[in-house]
Amino acid sequence: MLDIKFIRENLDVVKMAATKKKSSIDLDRLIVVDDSRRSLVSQIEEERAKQNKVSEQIPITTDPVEKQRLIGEMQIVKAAIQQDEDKLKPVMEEWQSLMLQVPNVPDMSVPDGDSDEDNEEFKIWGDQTKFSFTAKDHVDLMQDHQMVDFERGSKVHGFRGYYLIGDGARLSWAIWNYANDFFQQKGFTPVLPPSIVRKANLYGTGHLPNEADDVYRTQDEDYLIGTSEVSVMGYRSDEILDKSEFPIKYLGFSPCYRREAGSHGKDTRGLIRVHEFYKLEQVMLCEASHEESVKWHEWLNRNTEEFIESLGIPYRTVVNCGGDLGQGQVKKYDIELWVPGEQKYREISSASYFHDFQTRRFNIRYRDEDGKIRYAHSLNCTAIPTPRILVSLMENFQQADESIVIPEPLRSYFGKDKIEK
RNA sequence: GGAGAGUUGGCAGAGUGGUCGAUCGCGCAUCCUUGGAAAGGAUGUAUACGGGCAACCGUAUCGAGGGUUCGAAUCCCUCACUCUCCGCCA
Repeated sequence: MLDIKFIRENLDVVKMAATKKKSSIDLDRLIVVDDSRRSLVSQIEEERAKQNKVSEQIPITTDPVEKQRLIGEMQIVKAAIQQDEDKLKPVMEEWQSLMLQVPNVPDMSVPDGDSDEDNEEFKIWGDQTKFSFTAKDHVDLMQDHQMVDFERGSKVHGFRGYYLIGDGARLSWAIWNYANDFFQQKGFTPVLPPSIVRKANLYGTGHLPNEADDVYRTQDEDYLIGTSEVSVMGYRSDEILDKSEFPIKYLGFSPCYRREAGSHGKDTRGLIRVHEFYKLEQVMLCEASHEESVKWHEWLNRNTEEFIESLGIPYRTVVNCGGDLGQGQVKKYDIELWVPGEQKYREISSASYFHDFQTRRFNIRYRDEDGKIRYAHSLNCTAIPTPRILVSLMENFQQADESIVIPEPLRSYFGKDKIEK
């Protein structure tokens, strides 16, 4: 959510932002609606002022005739207020619905572009893995080692269903435990948040209203989170934080549910795209300063890069183009891991910052050094998603003898050096 | 799922139709007192929006939304949440 005052004063900037993000919002319409909102509100306020003033007179008026006259007069004012409020109601509805669609302004450094194909690579780490034998993809590898069961997965769940079994399940636990330790050493507080949440939280993060098709809804009108960012951000909603708490670092861990509406034909094989997965997520709140946001954004992304480097998986980092940014995001980096079976880098992590876009919706504030109440800034970045990480892990570390070498830092968590038949 | 009690400012807690943005206390800030501190005393201390150079003025806000009334923290309705008891349950 942007401040309407900011939108009015920087209309050109917001229009450019909408263009860059490929948003179809009609900002001129918003200004027209806001004009009528303002004039109706000030009209109602004037009438209320009159009403309040006379209402003070009524109880101290002793003359019953005069008293009755004042009451009669106020009945007319009341009717006028009622009429104006009826006019205001549809205006407010349109105003709110438009305001919820206004995108945050992307940073100057965000490149133009329509989709993830226009993201700009700015870092490559490690060499693309070469094999002296015929390499397999993760589906074959994991099935060979009885680590995954897609047939029974779709029997029970349906399309995109899967079971992780045996070493598949053990390796997942090893990754969670290692990542949990790794990121806690960076100063994060671990959080197990709710994964069923009220609608307001998805509006808070900016997943609603624009991504409604991609979230699961329950018969009680609650929603399943697609990332723990949603419920971890909601954790401190409506609070006035103490500045001394900053920067607040939470490491959320939760199941993540995504309908993947609109991508039915994509990535139908394997563990790249599933409806249900698990993710450790870095979530931060810091003071309302662009410099702080930028600093922590780089830091969050670097944390995940370091984690990937510790596993020894080749990756690249891209800066996302305008068309690939979420509504509230100012800037985003994606980390993509090398997937030999596809001869492509595939996204494993997203690091974003939002300025006060989310905190305004969540009403997360703090008192600054002057005692002024301000909205905090928020950021988040994937720590590690499973099972998607298994795709690169299995494919990059497969050996000629069909075994899979386990990266060194995972071995003590996993209990073995390699996966063999 | 059933029954009951609640939700008021940073915290605690009064207030059952007008003089209530809201008693008192704690906390916090400033000042007095002191060699300095404690104790004690005085004063001040919500947020948003609109107007004004400003002092300040207006409007709204007592869980949320609606209603009754000239006027609602207070009465009525709906919803959410918290607590207690019963039922069910991993």
